[in-house]
Amino acid sequence: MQAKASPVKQETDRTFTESARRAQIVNAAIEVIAEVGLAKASFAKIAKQAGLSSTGMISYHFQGKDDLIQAVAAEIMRVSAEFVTGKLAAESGFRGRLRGYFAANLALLDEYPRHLRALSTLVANVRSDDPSMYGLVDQLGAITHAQIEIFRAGQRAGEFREFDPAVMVMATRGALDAAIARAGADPAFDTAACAHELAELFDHATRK
Amino acid sequence: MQAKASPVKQETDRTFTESARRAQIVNAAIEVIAEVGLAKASFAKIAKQAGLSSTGMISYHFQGKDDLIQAVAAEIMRVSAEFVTGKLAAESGFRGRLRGYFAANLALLDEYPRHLRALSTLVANVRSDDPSMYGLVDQLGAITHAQIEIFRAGQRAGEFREFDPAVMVMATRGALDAAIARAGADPAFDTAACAHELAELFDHATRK
Amino acid sequence: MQAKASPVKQETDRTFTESARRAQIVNAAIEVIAEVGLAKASFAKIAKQAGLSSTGMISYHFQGKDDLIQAVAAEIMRVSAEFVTGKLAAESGFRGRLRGYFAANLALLDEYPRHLRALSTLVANVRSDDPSMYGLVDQLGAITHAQIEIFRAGQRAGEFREFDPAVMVMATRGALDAAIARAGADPAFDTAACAHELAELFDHATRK
Amino acid sequence: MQAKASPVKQETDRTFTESARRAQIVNAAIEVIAEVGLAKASFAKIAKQAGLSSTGMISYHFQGKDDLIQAVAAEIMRVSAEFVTGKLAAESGFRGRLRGYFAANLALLDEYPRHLRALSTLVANVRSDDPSMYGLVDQLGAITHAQIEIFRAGQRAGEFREFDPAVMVMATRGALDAAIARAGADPAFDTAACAHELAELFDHATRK
DNA sequence: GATGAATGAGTTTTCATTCAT
DNA sequence: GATGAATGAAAACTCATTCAT
Repeated sequence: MQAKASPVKQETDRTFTESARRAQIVNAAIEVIAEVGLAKASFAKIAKQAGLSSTGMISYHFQGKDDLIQAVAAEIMRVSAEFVTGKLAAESGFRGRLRGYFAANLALLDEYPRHLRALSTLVANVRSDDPSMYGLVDQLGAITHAQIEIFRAGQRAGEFREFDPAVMVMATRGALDAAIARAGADPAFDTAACAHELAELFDHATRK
Repeated sequence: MQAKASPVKQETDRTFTESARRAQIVNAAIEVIAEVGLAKASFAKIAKQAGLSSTGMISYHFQGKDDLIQAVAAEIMRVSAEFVTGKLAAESGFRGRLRGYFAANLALLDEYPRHLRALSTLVANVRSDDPSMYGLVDQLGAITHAQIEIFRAGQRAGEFREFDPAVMVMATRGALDAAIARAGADPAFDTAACAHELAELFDHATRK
Repeated sequence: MQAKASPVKQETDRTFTESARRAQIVNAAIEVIAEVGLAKASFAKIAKQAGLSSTGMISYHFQGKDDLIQAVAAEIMRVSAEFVTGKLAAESGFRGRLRGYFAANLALLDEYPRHLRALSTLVANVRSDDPSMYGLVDQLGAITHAQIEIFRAGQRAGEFREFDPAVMVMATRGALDAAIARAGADPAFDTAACAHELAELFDHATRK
Repeated sequence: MQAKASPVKQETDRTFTESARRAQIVNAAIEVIAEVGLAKASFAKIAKQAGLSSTGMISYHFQGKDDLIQAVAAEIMRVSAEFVTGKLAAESGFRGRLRGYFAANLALLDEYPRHLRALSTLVANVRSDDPSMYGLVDQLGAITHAQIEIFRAGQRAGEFREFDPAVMVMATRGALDAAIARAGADPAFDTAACAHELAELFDHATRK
């Protein structure tokens, strides 16, 4: 339970006062995880990617591997939220927002393909008994919950047919994750076309 | 069929002469990967799960970790194909087959939750430069291709509206993967209800 | 909390079914601790002393450094108890036993100088919040308690004057520890003479 | 006396121009060594105890870890000598001085328990080939020698019986070290009572 | 076939120390 | 003087793999 060796002293500050080095390491970790997967993402590879001469630097800035992974997850969520929120602001109406959701997320995939690949890799390795991922799990859970509420509101507003909103959210999330995987494997993947197709798909799936 | 199972690692023999030991190790590996993820699935944990006293036995039966993972993937695909094929045989009509597809896969999830969780974990860790996963990738690619052709045929037959079949397959696959993840995290997850909801969802999404 | 990787499976067996390798490592550790102190007794030095090619072997046989240190303490206590018990058996009468105590312990020092030096080093580094040393602390506590009872019995029998037996035991133990330190620093230290002098000293200190 | 404290590491300056920072670090090191032992007393822990934000400050003020340990030993000896000398000044007669010796040292233990615990820890880790400890060893050797001479003088004066003064000094030192260890482990340890008991013990042990 | 000890490369982590600011 | 980031060596530990029995 000892205090951490990290130069950032206050838990609450962590996300805000990220030193340049910390950010650099986190971004290197994102690249490496996206490229080789979580199992083979060693400190050695991350240090090399970050241009650091030793892995000790990583241990200096992070309490351990879990802490780094946590920071990676937080950074990806931060970047994603910022990007998607900006894109979605303009949309109005439930069906319009649904279409915009896919447009925003596939634009995000276009902009940050390795961030999303790294996130998928992390999520696929999350296990319920892994305390370092509670933050990510909670965050994703909150997003899911908010989306369920939006579908519910759309149903009450008469824009959507009756369906289980939880399953619908699950399906939209799954479709996006599958797109992320496809984009990682196929460099020719057309995100814009995919966005349009998914929007059509779920428009048909939800409308009355 | 040969008279006795041989641990000699000849590619051609492998699929046919699986010794009981090999199968035992593969099943232990499936359990462990499902439980702790790929990154933490060490030979030590797998040997323990298999009730083996040393990891040497694993190295004896498999050329290396990649070989074991490959065998794990093959076994999961074998079990899944067998299960789903049996369930799907009875269905007729394109829309009926689509509904049956979800019923079959969620029944599979009910029966083999850890197999599917392990498979998801593997797929999420596959990287394009990983030769040991080519088999799995090819197999999944073939399934995807077949499903695309079915959607295409359904469109030609006038049962489905016009959409990009590749994206539709991707979305169905993604929805199932999301269901697998949910089932792993939430023991109360209702597979039958989910199957029905997904069938409705994609019926709406594909019909004219 | 996971089960240990050590080849010895049962906690209770540990002290009895020590593999030859375990014993070899423990004895190497005793030598190294006696020679360089606890702070500088690294796995590398211990492996070298034991003639092992890597430190991995130590990790294979012991759960960690604490476990090794614990085994070291247990082995020294075992050897010491066996030696001293044998020597003390013949003595009779409280004052005779007291004299015999010093004779036995200094003969022990003659026979196992590095064992005792290592033990002193360990005891000096024991801290109350160090769970791996509870065993040693308890064992030493039990010995102390038994010795206190003997002094008390000697007082009741009229062989000893009135004094605080706890302090007397502490003083005898301290004198022996000081002798151990002297012997480590001074190769010419005469254990037999010291035994006689200490016997005289405490005979005068305790008699009526 | 120089005008300003200089961190330049000249042997001759060191003892005279201790900067406040140096003293602060030395005292923090004493606390840490007493609390966690020498093996686990890292610069990081010492810096934290001293309220310093980095370990760099320690390296700046001391040539290395050995230098710091040396300074720790010197400081403890300085404090102890000052305290004990003051207490012993009043005593007269050999037997009285012997009693006073225990009173003084247990009063010292009462006043500076962590200093003495740290010293015991250091002494127990001293090895003959450790040049940085020569100073401490020599100092302790001088004290021992002086005490031997006092016992010898007491014997010549007819106040003490015949015994080996070297062993007697060793026994008194050992008894005190054992008391220091007890005090560290048992907060309820009664130093005054112990002082009286040890005085009685060694009075009986030495008188004619 | 089976065992478990042994190996050595590789992993995370900690350490004392240095250096630019 | 003081800071804290950086370094690189060394530490403990884990891993897949090999080998004699």
